Amino acid sequence: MPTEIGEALARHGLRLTEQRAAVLQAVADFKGSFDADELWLASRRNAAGLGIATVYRTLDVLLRIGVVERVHGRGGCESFVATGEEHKHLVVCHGCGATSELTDLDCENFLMDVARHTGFHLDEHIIQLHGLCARCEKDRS
Amino acid sequence: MPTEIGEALARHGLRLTEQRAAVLQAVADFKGSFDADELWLASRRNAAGLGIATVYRTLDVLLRIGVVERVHGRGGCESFVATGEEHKHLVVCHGCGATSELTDLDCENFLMDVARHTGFHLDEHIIQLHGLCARCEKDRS
DNA sequence: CCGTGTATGATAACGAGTATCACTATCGGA
DNA sequence: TCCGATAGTGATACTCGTTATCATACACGG
Repeated sequence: MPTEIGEALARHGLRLTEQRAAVLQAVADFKGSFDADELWLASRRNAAGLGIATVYRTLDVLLRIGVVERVHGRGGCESFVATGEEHKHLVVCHGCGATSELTDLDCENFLMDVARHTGFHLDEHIIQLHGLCARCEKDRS
Repeated sequence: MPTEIGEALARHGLRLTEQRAAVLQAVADFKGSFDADELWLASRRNAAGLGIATVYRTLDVLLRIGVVERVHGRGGCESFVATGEEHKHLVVCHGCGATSELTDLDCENFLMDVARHTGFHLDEHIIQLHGLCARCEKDRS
C-alpha cells in the first residue's frame, strides 16, 4: 500500500480503498492507452469481484486529480493514458509506439501566439500529435 | 439547390436529397459548434418531418467527406463544427460556443518547432483549444 | 419515363455510462 | 483500541445518445 498515493488521495479528501489501489496498480501497469473495459479486466486481476461501476467512479477520480488523461482520437475518445505528475504533451509514433515529450517552451509560445491572434482567454487545450519517429521514418525508406 | 454541393456529393457517390440539403443549409448557418440534437432542430426548420436518424447519417457523411469536423472537449466530444475546404484548427469558446480559426502560420511554426525538437515526422494531429472569447471574458467580469 | 439502388422515417435495439440503494470499510478522533 | 460519521462499494435498474432494421420513397443515369 504506497502511502504516497494514499496521501495524494487524502489531499483531495478521498480514501485509499483496496479497490482504488487495485485500479491504480492496473493503471500503472498499462504501457499504453486503455479504455474503461480494459481497465476493468486488468483491475480485477488485482481485486476479484471489482464492479464496473467502481472502475468508472475511480476513472472519474483519477481524471479529476490528474493521474490519467483522456486520449482523443478520430474514431472515438473513450481511451485514457496514465500521466506523470503534471499535464504533458506527447508525440506518439504510430510505427513503434515511442513517445516524445514536447517542451513546455514549444507549447507556451504557440498558445501565446494564438491568444494574441484570436483575443481568446485560453484555459484548456487538447494537443495530441502523431507521426513517425526518426528511426521508423528511416526504416521505412 | 446548389449544384456545387450536389457535385461534391456525387463525387463521393452520394445523392443530393432534400433532407441532405436541409442539413447542409443548417450546418452552413451555424456560427459556432453544434451537436447532433441542435443540428436536428435547425435542420427541421428547413425540412419538416426530418428524422433524427437522417441527421446522424448525414453527419457521418459530412465527417467522411470533410465538411464538418469533430470538436474535442474535456467534458465530451459530441460537438461538431463546419470546416472550410481543408483541415482547420479552432479555438472554441465554452461561454457561447463561438469559434475562431487559428492561422496556418501559428500551427506551422509550432509543428515545425516540435518536429525539430523531437525528430518526428508528424502526419496527424488534434489541436483544439478552449477558452473564453473576448466578449464572454468581458461579460463575466 | 423506368428501373435500380440509395436515402428516408419510424422505431426497436444497443450499449456506454450513471443513479440508486442497502451494505461495508476507511480513518480521524475519543 | 474502539467508534461513529460518512465515503466507497457491488449489483442492478435506468438513461439517453447512437445505430440497426425494414418497408417505403425518391434521385438519377439510362
